[in-house]
Amino acid sequence: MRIGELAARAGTTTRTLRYYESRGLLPARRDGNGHRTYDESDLRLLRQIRTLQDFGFDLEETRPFVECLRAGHPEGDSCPAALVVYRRKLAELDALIGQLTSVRETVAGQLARAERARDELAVEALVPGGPEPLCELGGQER
Amino acid sequence: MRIGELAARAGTTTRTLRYYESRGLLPARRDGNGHRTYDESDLRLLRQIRTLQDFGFDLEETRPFVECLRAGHPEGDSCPAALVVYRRKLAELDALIGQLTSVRETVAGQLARAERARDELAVEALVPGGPEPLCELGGQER
DNA sequence: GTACGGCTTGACGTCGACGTCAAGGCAAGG
DNA sequence: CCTTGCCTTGACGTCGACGTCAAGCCGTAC
Repeated sequence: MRIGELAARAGTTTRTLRYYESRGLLPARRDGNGHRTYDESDLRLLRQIRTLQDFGFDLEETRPFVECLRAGHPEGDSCPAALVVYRRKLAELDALIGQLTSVRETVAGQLARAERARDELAVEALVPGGPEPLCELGGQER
Repeated sequence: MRIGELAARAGTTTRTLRYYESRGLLPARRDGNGHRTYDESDLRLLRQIRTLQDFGFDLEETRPFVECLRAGHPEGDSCPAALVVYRRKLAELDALIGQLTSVRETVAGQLARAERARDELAVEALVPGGPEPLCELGGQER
């Protein structure tokens, strides 16, 4: 199979495959015309890469999985180096989720506070002789 | 105050301040020498920008907050446009946290499965006449 | 013959928020 | 006078994973 077909079957692009090859991740054989040639096992390697990429793994982090598959293992994650990557990524995810959750709470709190302040201003605006609004504080959306 | 002092007081760099100015976010007056000049209110604007940046807001997303402060509001988030950004960011955070959590669970499951498989292989390796390991499956860390 | 689709390599563009380097001005201190 | 330090503008570099364009080859279909 040539590069276009492999790309289509993996749901990616030829540019991506050439990029992987340039990084030494997915080398290709060549036919008489100099065209890249792939087989079904390359498709499996590529699918492994793509899956990990979708999970947010860096390209370099997929290398142990690919090498594991290429070494003959039916699963890319059965080698120690892949397990190490799994564990590290798990820790990164936990840290990131924790940070994002913390930020989420902070932003939610700020939003609530700002909305309260806005509502109080709106009430004051109803009081005759109250302070003038400093800018347009009417519309909510858009 | 000049650019170096402002940067130091905000815990950032002069390059960052020039960048913000180039984006029209934090314009500066000039003194007789052509040097940028800032005052305390600029420090407040800058702190608002930096806080939001630390929360993961894009630079452009901080603009409504800065304009709100510059319009005379004591809080940068009291204007509708800022509230809109807050709500949008909250939704983004929720979506992202959800995705990451889902990925986290998937990766954790894969790791557990791979570790089980490795342990089973290790057990088989103890059986005399068992299959040869396909690669080095001994060390766990490093 | 020629148009077309697929392939090749090479190389520049993208995005965001700056980092880093170069060349030069201006004031204070020794 | 010279160094030091802070400032100026301009411009190129960074990072990751490709996108996009250019020029050209090859085989097949019309």
